[in-house]
Amino acid sequence: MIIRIDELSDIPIYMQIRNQIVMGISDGSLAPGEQLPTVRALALEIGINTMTVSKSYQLLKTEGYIMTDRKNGARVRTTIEKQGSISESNKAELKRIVSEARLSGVPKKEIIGLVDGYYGA
Amino acid sequence: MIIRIDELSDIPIYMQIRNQIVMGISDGSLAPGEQLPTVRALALEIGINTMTVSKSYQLLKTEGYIMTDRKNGARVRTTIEKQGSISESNKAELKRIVSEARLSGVPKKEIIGLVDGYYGA
DNA sequence: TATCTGTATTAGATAGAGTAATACAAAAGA
DNA sequence: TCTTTTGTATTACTCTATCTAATACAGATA
Repeated sequence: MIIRIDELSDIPIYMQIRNQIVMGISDGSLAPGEQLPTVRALALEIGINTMTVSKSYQLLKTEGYIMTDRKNGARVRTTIEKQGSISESNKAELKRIVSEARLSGVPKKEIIGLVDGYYGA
Repeated sequence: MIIRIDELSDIPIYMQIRNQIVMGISDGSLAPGEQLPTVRALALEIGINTMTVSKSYQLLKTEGYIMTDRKNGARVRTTIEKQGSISESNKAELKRIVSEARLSGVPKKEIIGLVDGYYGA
């Protein structure tokens, strides 16, 4: 899986990495149990510091998306805990996005179409 | 319209103000042409610096949501330019949110239901 | 033994956010 | 004319988050 960093984005690098891995797990680019690149390999590939990647992995570990240990490196968890609900902050973000889209004249159907595509089958 | 600031949020105050005004315009809490509180009044009410509110208004003005002048203060624009499309950053955010919701076991219908509610009639 | 893994530590640089104290131009009202 | 109110500009300062850098460590592997 290829991680791409947007230097101009105001989203922190460690967060961009985290987000892309989460989305990769969701859309199947990263299979359950699949091994992630080592912190050093990914840091070298992207051209950033090792600790920045480590921070991403720690976050993903805390959130229950991956497992890390000194033996196997980092891997996607085979079973991810399902909260069953959307976080309040994500609801607020969703509302903001929908509001902006609506004011921009984007039809409701178009937004729902995007959600449908991102969610998948 | 009441602006509420979450001190614990990692979203900057000026951005929280901006977001709530945008959402207020979208859901009708703020009518076209309606006058917004003055920067000093809002700053006093929230308990923050005047320039922070001014920064929010400048951003909203740049984005075409409101108009400001020394005569009338700040007002919601009567006609907001419609881009007709969703920004790339909002698409990325939407994908992240949908991915997280999906991995949390949230049904697609539930997300669409939220979008439907936020968008309104 | 040498090499790989994630991680901890300490330090420093940089940028963004927010505050504070003033000040200004323009318009409105007394 | 004088005062008030409007948004805004300026300058300086503090605080925090992010990222980098250079090491080092424990544990596992070949």
